[in-house]
Amino acid sequence: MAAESPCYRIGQAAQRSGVPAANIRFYEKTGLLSAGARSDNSYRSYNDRDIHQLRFIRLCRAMDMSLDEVRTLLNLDLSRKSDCAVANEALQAHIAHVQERLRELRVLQRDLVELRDHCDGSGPKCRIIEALHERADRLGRDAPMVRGHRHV
Amino acid sequence: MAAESPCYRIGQAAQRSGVPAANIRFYEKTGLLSAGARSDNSYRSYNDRDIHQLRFIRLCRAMDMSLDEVRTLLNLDLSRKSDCAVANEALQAHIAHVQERLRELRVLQRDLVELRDHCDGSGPKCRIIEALHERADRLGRDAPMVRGHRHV
DNA sequence: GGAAACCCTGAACTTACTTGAAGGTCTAGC
DNA sequence: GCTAGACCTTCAAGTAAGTTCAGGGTTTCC
Repeated sequence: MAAESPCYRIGQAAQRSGVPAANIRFYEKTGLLSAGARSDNSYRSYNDRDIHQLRFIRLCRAMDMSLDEVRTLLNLDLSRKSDCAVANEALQAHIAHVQERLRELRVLQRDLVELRDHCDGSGPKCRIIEALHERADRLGRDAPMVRGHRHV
Repeated sequence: MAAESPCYRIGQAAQRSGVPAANIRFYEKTGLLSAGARSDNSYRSYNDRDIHQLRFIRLCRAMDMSLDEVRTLLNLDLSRKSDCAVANEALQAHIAHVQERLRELRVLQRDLVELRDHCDGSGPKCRIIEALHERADRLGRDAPMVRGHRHV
């Protein structure tokens, strides 16, 4: 006797998965989630598989993957060797990306803390802003602006 | 005899500041940079002060500040105590933000590496994806989706 | 005098949502 | 039976911080 999977409305699905209702609709619209069943009143209806998939997406997002990466993972066939290789590569690329970002942030943190310790509020001018301006000047011949820097 | 500040066209300003020309126009449009002089042919014209300001913006962006934060800093008066306090607070908040993000990424990295070491490509199923799905299941009652997570 | 390299504007596209407006449905209480 | 409130629906627009494109004008160099 296989237990029937219960049905949830979008609000309940949101609660169970931890993914806000608006995001669930958004994921459906962008094809990350298949547009599934509806009940008579045209409310969306979700089952436990859907909840699982939502959690999966949430997990991947928490791991800083793009929706495109998640889409790729969701379309993989677990039992195919080639797909396993794809997963491996995706993961490896993602790790590299995270590690690069970690490196950047560590340098950044060091700089910021050093900057903070510059100013004790005593001098006639704000040493923090002064230091920033000095740094801007020293920036002269460095590598150009990095793309893909988003405010996180 | 004060040396005349030379004039640069947008491309040269881009080179000297490290900020792409398209971004310079964008900063002007959004009021981060004042819409300055134009030469006869209606080309934008920049001087050394502008280059400095562009470098300043670039530095702040590299430090992961939002354009709003940068705008705040640019509008500060170095010689006013109250403005110095503002800078201090902004910096402190920013450091906290970076440290929080560092913490998250460290956990993330640990998880990803652990995940990677899961799969040697030998089994009948991809253990990576399997592990992800297992994790999604364990996600059950955790804190909900974090907002403000951007792919960096 | 013509091609390449530069500049202009305005608008559309991007990611991953978030918010809002305008309305339909369902449940509880009176 | 009626109404208030909490749900749900759709579509549209807004967000950050750009990036890219189309369609044109300028300048420079050979």
